[in-house]
Amino acid sequence: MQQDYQPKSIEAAAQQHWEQTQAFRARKEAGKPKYYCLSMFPYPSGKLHMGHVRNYTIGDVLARWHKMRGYSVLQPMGWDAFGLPAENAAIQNQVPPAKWTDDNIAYMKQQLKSLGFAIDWSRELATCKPDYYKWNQWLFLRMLEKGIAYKKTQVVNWDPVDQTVLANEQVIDGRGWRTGALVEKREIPGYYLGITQYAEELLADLDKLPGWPERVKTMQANWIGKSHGVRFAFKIPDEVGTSLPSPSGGGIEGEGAPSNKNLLWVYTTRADTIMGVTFVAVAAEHPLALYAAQHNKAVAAFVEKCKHVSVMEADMATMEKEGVDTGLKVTHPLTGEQVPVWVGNYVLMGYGEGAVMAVPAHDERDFGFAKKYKLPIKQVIERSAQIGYNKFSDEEKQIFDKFLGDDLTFTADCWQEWYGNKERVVCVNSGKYDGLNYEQAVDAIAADLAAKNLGEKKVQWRLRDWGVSRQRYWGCPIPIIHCDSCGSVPVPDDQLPVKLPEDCVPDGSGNPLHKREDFLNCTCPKCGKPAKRETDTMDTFVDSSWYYARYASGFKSDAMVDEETSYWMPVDQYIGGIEHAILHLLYSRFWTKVMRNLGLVKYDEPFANLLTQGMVLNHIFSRHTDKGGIQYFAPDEVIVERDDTGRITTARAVNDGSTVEYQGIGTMSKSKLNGVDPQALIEQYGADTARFFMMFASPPEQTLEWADSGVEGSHRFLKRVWAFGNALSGKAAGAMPGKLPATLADVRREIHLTLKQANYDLGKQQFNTVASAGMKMLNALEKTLKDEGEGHAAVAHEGFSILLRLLSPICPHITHALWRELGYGEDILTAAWPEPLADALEQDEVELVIQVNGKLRGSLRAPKDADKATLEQMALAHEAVQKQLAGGAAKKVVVVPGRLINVVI
RNA sequence: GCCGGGAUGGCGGAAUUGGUAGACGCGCCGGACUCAAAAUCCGGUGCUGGAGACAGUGUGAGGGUUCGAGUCCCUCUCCCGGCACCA
Repeated sequence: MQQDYQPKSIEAAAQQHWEQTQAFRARKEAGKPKYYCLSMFPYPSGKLHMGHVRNYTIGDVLARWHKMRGYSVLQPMGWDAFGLPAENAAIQNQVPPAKWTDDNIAYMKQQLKSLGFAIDWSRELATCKPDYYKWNQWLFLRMLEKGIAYKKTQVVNWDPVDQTVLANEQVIDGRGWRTGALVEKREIPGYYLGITQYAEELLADLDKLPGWPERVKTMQANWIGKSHGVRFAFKIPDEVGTSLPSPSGGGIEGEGAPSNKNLLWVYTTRADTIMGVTFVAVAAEHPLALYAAQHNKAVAAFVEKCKHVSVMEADMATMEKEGVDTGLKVTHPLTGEQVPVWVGNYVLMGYGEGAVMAVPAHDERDFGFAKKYKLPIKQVIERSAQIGYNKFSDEEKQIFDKFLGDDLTFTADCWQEWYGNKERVVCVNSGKYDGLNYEQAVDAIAADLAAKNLGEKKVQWRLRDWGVSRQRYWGCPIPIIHCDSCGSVPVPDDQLPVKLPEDCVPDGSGNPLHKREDFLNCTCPKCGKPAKRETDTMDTFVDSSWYYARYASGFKSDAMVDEETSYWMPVDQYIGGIEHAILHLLYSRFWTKVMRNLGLVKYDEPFANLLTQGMVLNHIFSRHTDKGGIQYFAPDEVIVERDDTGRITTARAVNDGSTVEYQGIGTMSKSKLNGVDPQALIEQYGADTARFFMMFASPPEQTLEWADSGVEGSHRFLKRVWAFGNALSGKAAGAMPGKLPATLADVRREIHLTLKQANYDLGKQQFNTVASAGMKMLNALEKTLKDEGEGHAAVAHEGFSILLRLLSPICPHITHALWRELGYGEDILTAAWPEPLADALEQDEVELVIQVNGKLRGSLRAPKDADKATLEQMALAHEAVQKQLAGGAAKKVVVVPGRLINVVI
């Protein structure tokens, strides 16, 4: 046995053992429950980062823990291998993306292996391989047949840096999710997947996911965005209606044109205010706006302006509300009044009908607009009974009754009162609807509209269909052939996969597939004439929408998934970053439901439990440069000075001693130079230390603050574990005596008590306290080696074997080695998970806390089975209680057996 | 604005779900070993007062329930995350 702890050789030996025994091959095992543990697969960017290490360690702890508890475990790994970084790297280094990707995979795989993860590598997959993406294409064709996939030309989000279209989900604050570039709008044809057809189910089934974090479910629910309202129409004069142009483009993934040209459809959630409509506002892209633009120069100019100004989604929210009168009038469906139509820059073409009814008295935006353009304002609801209207000043009341002058102000509080309380308002000035509350008014109004065939209640969704066409090379080809005579023709199944040429070297000027004649040219499957292939590739989120099901199946070449999938799926525990709360997780849920409806799988939801791990943070140091820029310093390039309390006060650069500002902590990032390379960590301390620190520093869902001293502390602990094993290895355990000396009984009790708590914490997935339980056990165990009492070796061996097993999911290598060295068994993986023993927990005397009026005043030891009356007497006799009583009597005594006695005086 | 989650020593974080607040670790202080340093080991460490036993005080702020509140209820402040001209 090694004298000192040398992780390198220990870890290599353990990993070799696992490889030889094929320890992590997932198999159906009769009589065992299954456990499918999955971490989000990485993009092969080059090397692992700390986020990966944290993610996969969490997964590995769960997988190993379940394995030892008798589960049949599947923990696979693969590569999300299509995507833009490969193309960018290709442009920079003049290598084909395929080569770059394969090299990265090879390196990162070796890194993962060196961390000792219990992965079944026989199920490894990479999404850029034809045997995988063939099934993307195959399912896409099925969706095409079912009308779930379809083609349309629309205004889309365009990322000018990546030169591709982005789906709505992939635009964050008006910027591309990957590049951070400001997104532009472009009108481009592309393929869409009808995720909106599944909106209702995607929302409802969130309730079937009790194992998901609440916030992820809320984010998805918000994104799907269900709202209840009324869709209704204003009549457009016949001469206008018949000459309306078809909508060009429309909004992003919008719902297209109104069905009847003589009707102007709008959607509202506040139908109770319909009698207060004083104008209608339409989006600049709305057919009515385009029609008006043909006849009115001012409208034309405004429409043109909107096209160019509203490029950035981020600015939309803060933009000044502007508009222009079209001069057109439409007829109110209930009052028959003529209502002016305005074009408003605040109306979104992509949501609802691209047109809204405007009720300035009860909507803040409409109010601002009406005030600006001096449009009439008509009050039609009142906060119920006396508390509403009368609360406002005379000046404020005027607002609802007449035209507004510029001098009038309207306070924000006022809006709160009126707009925020739709449940507590009643209709006024609304004819037959007067006195009805919100619900009654909506029902009555919807019924009246329906009777005239001019409207009905409608559920509206925020979710849009998923645009999957990407104008990029390194992705899964969309299996379509364009024929001059037949149009867009699906590639027949027997011609799948449409293979992506792997030897292209992109030069940065568009999609290199356009120059690949051998890829482009083909024959039309319908008529046999020469035709061209589609060069767009699929969004890479398609690739990751079903990989978990492929892992779980037998990798058949003639089927997307097979029978085995039903055995392993759904994933019992999915682990990944919160950044995928909407994108990947929503797409995967949708894809699963499509596969289910096609009869491919039987489950409704792919991920039964979800753990979103926190990010890894580190200190940030920077200083302003002379030129006004910011220069960052890596944490190991600065020397930190602290005050008496340990707070960082100043920092100096190592190289020249100049002052550097401490910016606090933030996520590890390349630009801020505060990343820590896992490889360096593994080389210096070993994988077990890295794993232990990751688990110990913070609970999995929380952010983890990097601390070199913490890593050293973890390493110190493992060295102590090794040293203890060393000291114990020569000692025979001997039999456990029936009756241990008190000090040893206490140690043994502490071990089992700690184990009990640790097992509870594992169930909560709170691994930081499991790691600390290991430390506690060692602290207790170290006492046994100084104790010569009868049975001290027995207690030490029993305790150490518990400690090793408890720690093995976190530090599999050192525990593997010690388990063998001490002769506890051949393989710790096959050892039974430790459970606390009742006889170890038992004690003759218990310590009870004594409180007076809830304040701690002392403690006493009492026989474990002492009854309440005895305990009460003992407490009252206690000197601390006597002192507090000062001769008086206790009012009441509360006895909590096994815990405390509270004397009330 | 709406939704979700937080706030505990110098720091990361515990608290058996209403029962000894601060486990475990880091840092710091003291000691042992050493010519010395590192490493290692031992002891101490919420704050205030006291040499000390001990006393007071203490989980963002204020109130409430309770024998007893970090934990439950009400009001408020601040922080983090998501969504947002969605009609």
